[in-house]
Amino acid sequence: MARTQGSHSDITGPRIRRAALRLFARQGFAAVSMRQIASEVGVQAGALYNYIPDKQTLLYELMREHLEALLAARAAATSAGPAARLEDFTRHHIRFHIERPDEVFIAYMELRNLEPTNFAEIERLRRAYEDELERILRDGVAAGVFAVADPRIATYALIAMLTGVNTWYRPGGRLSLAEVETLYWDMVRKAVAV
Amino acid sequence: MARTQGSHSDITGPRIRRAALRLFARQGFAAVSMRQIASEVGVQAGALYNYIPDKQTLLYELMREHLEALLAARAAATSAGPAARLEDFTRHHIRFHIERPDEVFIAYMELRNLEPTNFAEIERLRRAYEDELERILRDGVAAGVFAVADPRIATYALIAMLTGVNTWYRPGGRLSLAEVETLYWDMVRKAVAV
DNA sequence: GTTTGAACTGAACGCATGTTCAGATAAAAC
DNA sequence: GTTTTATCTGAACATGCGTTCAGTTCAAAC
Repeated sequence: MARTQGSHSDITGPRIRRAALRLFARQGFAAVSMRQIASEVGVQAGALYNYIPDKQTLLYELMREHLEALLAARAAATSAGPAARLEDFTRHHIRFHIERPDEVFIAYMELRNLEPTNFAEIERLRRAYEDELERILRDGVAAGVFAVADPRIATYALIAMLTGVNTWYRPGGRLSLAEVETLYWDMVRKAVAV
Repeated sequence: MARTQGSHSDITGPRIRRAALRLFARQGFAAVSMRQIASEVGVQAGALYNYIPDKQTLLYELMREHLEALLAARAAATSAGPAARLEDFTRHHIRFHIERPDEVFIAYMELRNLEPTNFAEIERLRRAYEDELERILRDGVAAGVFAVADPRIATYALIAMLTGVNTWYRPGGRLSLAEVETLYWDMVRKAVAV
């Protein structure tokens, strides 16, 4: 065996998740077969079941890992005032999402393929992320530096706007990532300005 | 036979498209079977092929009809100045999309299930819609009433923000459609303000 | 009352699906 | 050198897929 404690290879598991991620993003969860994933990894389909209980759980784990990484990265933020926190949130959101196009695509498009229990957990994580932006907006309104009529709706609006970058941005295009960040921050800043 | 000229029932064709629309939106194109659609309509699967050439074309037609309706509705706009045109675009976009949640969902999520020729045509229609907003922004910048650093990026950003309404809005919720329109118009207006 | 033809059924086609599992393999453990 | 066990194969299972088509039905046309 490979190790004295635990089970399964430390390498094959991540290789399966990476292959599944790529294929789910390109073809959609329902259109990808276990045999396709196995072929990408270089094994027969049956071997996948040494690492995952079933296809549905594989999808769920990919989504959960993505959202937990997103929340963990935010927990490291240290900016002080509402304006600085909002700029930090904006730039970080764009950078984090641009670096993980496949994860983002799956996390938005394959929600309907989750069974209710898994769906509820993914929604909980997403709501926690939204709550952080709403907190920033409310603090800014209370401090008199933002004018936002409905912080919850503004949260939805801003996150949708920022995540939209993923639909058109391509590395090596007309704009650098830093330029994109600045363009979006400019719009965010003005949209919530007093 | 049903009629002296033409072919096929005038009723069954739309019924098939309506059933397919509902099912594609709820389960995804790949996860819906022709037998499921047929069952919804009340016929056997084979009968569908009197009305559509294949499953792929059914999807394409649904998308094309949706985008052509979107463009046709915009062609009726008559506002004068850039600010009035932008408000009109904003309110109309929200209203049109909220009224057609299934069509919008499909048109955004199932692009990868189109074969290249069909995909190109759908992209062409979407680009035409985006071009109208970009035209408004450019005219506003030229007239000195908008401050937009990059009109193309701002177009993507605003459309993503507005379309995002569909992910959270539910009829009978906390806000009326008119209130939602006004909240979003407020953010759009400020985001492009000088 | 016969002809016509659109509309539909029901079975069939070959192929793919997620998942299971007995058995083979090979490397680590002792 | 034997035992242990993580890992994988390859076949099988029942089920479902999109699509085709010969044959049936039945209302309109003449």
